[in-house]
Amino acid sequence: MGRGRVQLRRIENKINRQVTFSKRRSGLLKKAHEISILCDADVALIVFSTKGKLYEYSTDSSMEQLLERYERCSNAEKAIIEVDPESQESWRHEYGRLKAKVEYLQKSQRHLMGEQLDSLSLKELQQLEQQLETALKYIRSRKNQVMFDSIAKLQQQEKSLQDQNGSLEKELSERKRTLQQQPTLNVRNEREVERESEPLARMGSNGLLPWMLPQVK
Amino acid sequence: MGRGRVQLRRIENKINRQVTFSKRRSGLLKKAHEISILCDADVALIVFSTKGKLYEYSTDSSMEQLLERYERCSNAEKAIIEVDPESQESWRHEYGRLKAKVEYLQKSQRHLMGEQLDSLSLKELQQLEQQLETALKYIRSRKNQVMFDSIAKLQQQEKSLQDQNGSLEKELSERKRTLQQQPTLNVRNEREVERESEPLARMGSNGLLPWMLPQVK
DNA sequence: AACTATTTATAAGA
DNA sequence: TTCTTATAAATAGTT
Repeated sequence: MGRGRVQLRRIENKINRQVTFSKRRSGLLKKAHEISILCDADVALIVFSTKGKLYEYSTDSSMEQLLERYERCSNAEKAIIEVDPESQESWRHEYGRLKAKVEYLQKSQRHLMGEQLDSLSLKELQQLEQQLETALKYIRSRKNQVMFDSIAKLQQQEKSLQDQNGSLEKELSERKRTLQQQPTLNVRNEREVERESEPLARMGSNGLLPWMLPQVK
Repeated sequence: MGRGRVQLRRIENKINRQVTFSKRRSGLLKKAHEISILCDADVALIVFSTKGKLYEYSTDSSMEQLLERYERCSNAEKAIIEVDPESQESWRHEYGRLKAKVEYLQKSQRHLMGEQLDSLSLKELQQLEQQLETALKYIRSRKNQVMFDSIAKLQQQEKSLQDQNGSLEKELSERKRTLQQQPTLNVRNEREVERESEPLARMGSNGLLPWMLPQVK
């Protein structure tokens, strides 16, 4: 990535090596951060320059936690040795780290809620604003979807009820016609029919039962 | 680096996140190796995927040595963890409490950043939106204040520099007149004056420094 | 897993 | 060191 192709071998010129180190170091840290955010991964990166200067990156600034996790994952021997562990010392250590994490999270949460902004630079404020705008976009989008889903579901219910209503009405008029054709037949039959259709009368003219309607206070 | 610009935020789509992780992980490991060779640096890189799978790189595959070196370099903090000896039970309890707190904070932070909204109800989404709008209001207000302060300060500086410039010009023309009267006198004085007024010339005519302006590509 | 259109990173130059 | 620029690399979205 640059004007010339690059051979994978130690850069002999000292100045050049130093400059390249500086550039690539920041690139590497940036990429470590990016994969950590984008892919929700935990990353620990440690770099020592030739002269021994230390540069580091770690997700959520919890380097110690990550290194310990690494130890646990990488060699089974250590895990076995740690069968005895959880000495009080170890717990205190863990505790201190967790506490630091809580503080970090609380601080960044405050910022996200627009509090304690005094310590932020203009650039940081700008980034924060950008982040919240993006978050709002997602939240509104999700909100809309929830509402649309809700509406669609209700409409479906309405349609199903209307259908049901239609078939009931049809059945009802069917029976009425039958009654008109045999007017002197047993009267009790008529009463029975009326009784049977009673529940229908209680239903609103729109085909909805009372509990289906919005409760208005 | 790709067909679309990418926002620095967690990739919501699981498949996508997985694929991106795989691609970026190999890129990151490659770059760690490159800087290690090219610049003769010692690098340790540890990556845990969301699911907890471990990937690592280290110069000369001497991860343990590097981590030890890191511990030696970075622990000035460790001495501070000397507190009162409560019972181990008590520590365990405290620890659990803190851990729960961390989880809660992480979850609510995700929501504030517009992530993992699936679990929220319509009402909760509404509240969240409201909260972020309020936060944005505060942030923008603070941002404006910072910018105004900065501008005011710069205008003051500009004025002071202009005054200085004015008196220098006055002195200059004074000397020129003197030179005309004695034409063979030393020329260096004029150059010195020019050098002193250079900083003013670098500032934009609007009183703003380059980094204050929007970055346009 | 391969393919590109694009975006990024960065080597060299100023 | 920093900025700019030409070019190599990385990679997001697609197939």
